[in-house]
Amino acid sequence: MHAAENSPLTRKLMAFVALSAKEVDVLDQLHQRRRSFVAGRDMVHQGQVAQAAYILAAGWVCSYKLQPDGTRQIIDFQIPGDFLGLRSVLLRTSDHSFEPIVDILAAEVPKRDLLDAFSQTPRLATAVLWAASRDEAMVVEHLVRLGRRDADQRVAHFLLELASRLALVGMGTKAGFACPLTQYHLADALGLSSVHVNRVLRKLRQENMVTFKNGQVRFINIDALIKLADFDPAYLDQTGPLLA
Amino acid sequence: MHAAENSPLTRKLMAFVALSAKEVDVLDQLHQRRRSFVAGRDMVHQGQVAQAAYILAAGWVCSYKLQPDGTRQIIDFQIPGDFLGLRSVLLRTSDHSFEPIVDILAAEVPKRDLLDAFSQTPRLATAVLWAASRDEAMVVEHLVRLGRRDADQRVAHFLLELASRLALVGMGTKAGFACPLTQYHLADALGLSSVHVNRVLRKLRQENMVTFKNGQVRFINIDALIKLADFDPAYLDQTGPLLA
DNA sequence: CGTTAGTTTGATGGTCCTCAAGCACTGTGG
DNA sequence: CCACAGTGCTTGAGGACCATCAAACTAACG
Repeated sequence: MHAAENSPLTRKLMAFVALSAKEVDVLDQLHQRRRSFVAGRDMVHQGQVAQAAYILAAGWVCSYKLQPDGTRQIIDFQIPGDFLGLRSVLLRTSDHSFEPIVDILAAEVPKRDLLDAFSQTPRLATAVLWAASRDEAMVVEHLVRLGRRDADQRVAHFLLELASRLALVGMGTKAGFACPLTQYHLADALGLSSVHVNRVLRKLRQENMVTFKNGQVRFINIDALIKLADFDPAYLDQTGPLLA
Repeated sequence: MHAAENSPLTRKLMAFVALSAKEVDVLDQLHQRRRSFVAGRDMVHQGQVAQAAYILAAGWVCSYKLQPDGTRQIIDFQIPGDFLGLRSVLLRTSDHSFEPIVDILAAEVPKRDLLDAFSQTPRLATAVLWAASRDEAMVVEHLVRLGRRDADQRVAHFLLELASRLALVGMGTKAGFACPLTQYHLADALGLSSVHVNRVLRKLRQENMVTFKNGQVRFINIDALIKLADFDPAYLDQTGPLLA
């Protein structure tokens, strides 16, 4: 019936609460204003004031902070079904930038529309706040990853997190997923040099755990990878063991 | 007139918006249920469901996550005027633990009281959300600190952030501040070994930048420290240059 | 006055960075 | 059809940074 019933955001939220037909409709309404952005050109700059959020419909985005010395730290990646700039709408100006990794498609959601939707259907508000809270838990886990894990574990843990997130929107399985990231992206996210990321990937490949090639991540021995990374998906708050 | 007019939280929020007498009163009401906790014993455990938040009145707390291998990563420190578990009340269960660093005094704020206060005075809600948003910006900056700075810069940047935060509640100046943290705390927060933290502190002392001794941080040459750390306090969203 | 928590220093080695160079693939223009 | 430039991947060599292990020292406290 609705094409948007299969929208990534709907899929994701449905994994958390069973939305009624009306709630799904309201969610569909939010997807009206389609916009596209080209890869590589920032959508939002550090310090910019935002009066709208976006729901990512297709493609990948990363949010990052630039350092005075020119290096950058990627805070998080957004995949289909994720919000962009939700916090800067609900709260205040964003202090980091958003860059599309590939050409993307996103629905622009004006602040007012979002708040209207929330007041119409409180359960939807709860679901969206759940998603925001989950995003924050991911940032915290990322912080732990940088502070307390070595390079092998960081890469392994990161790939497993991505797989879990993608599984939730039907874009990944325990066998693998399509991944448009370069090794530079991994390096900037994981606090490593791209040279070292390359070596880690080689090692994981040689040990028959996972391959990262031609935009495709394939898990060969996911249990070994989970063990190596000490990966516990509890923080993702996904009820079903999506990769099991 | 009110003792609580000088409460750290009130001071902090007043730096963001000028609260009316009525709003300050409502804020005071939230400070009713005083509770104390002893140093070292967790207030909240990972995964615990919280039906109340706390406003820290005196003392320091840290929030952390334990790893399966026994190491821990400190996510953030809370100082007087900070909320504890605000998100787990507004959203869902907390996925990290809170440990008082010294004996502390905190006001318990039941979920209902908080929401009532918000509906009575929307400006107060805005102010509290500002504080929550600022906390999140600090976590993001912490992530950048771990991902893209070396040990010297991490320590320097961390001490400068603390000084700025403390200045906002009248507990620090550009000359220094009282600091109950051990070098182990710094190590667990900054992703370093305590041995190396010690060496970094020695270096910063020998270079006449800052001393960390007997629970007291003293800035000798704060400009050199700021330069070393590339410290830009914009993310703290404090209008006045509090350390200038 | 022994115990404990925290600090300090030395020695050694592993992890990961930096510099450097080469390779593979893709798209572009002559 | 072929240079070519651009982007991303790959590998080697050398060294900086920081962890780990070990031990001594200080201060506080019962």
